[in-house]
Amino acid sequence: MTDAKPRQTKQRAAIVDALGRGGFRSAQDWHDVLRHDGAAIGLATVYRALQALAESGDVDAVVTDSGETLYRLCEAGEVHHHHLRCRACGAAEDVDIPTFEAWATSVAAQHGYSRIEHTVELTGVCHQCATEGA
Amino acid sequence: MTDAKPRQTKQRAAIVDALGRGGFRSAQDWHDVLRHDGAAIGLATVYRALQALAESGDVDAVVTDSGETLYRLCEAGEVHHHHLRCRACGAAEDVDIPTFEAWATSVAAQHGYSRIEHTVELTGVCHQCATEGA
DNA sequence: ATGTATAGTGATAATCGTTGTCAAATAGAG
DNA sequence: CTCTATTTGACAACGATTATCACTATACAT
Repeated sequence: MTDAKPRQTKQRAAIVDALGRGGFRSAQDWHDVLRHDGAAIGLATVYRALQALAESGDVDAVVTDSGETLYRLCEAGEVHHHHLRCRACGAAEDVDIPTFEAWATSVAAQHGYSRIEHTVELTGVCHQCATEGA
Repeated sequence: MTDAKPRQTKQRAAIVDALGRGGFRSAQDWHDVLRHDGAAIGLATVYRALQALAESGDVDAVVTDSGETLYRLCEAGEVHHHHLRCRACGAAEDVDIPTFEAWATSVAAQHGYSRIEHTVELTGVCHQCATEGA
């Protein structure tokens, strides 16, 4: 189990840098952002980096109803939490659910399940988008 | 808003019938099930029917991490609830989270969000699968 | 600093789930 | 039964993601 640590490359740095501006975006959107910033970077590289970062816990990844995966930088060392995302503008707030983790584990145990994982996604329309239209 | 009601066809009936045996499965899996049952039905039809049923609330649809959509028959008139699914065998239990709905609404309100929707998915490994392997 | 093994990159092809297309089949009204 | 709008189904098209593979650049030893 000698999982090699990733090398430090210009591309990785550029990606993390772009991620720094926040927000949930798809891999392809981040790629566009990087290109606009003048970075010469391949789409495949963005996918790979984002995946690696998600795996190492440095970014949050959520799957939308349409099957797209959205990524967002996750502050290092943060405790597990969930997101409240605006369906209109994509803004996202962090929220945490005090008793949820414990509840999930206990309910799962009652059903004989182990190795529990959970996904909690809240979406809505933020105040600004709500007052603007639709 | 004259949403035409769907016609009653053999295919729809066969699909609902197959759904009747329970379990979360992808559209393609349901299609396989139907073919094994001897039904001559097209894949596109299964997709369409499943989508329509999901929209009308007759089936639950969840999107997996890999972007696949899984469908399961949802008892009519049931109150909103969530699922605990086995990652190994696909079995699913219904669970409900007493205070979650209220909590979600209040947290969202605190952030100024409206028209809240939420997704809660619990996955684990059921007792049987846990003792058998992996 | 220089060489070298190796991991990273990126253009492109391949994959996979899903949706669109359109001629043929069929449910349901009259 | 007849007619017409829906539905069907084989297949093409699509979009997001992943695999391929020759090429490049990093990290480390010399």
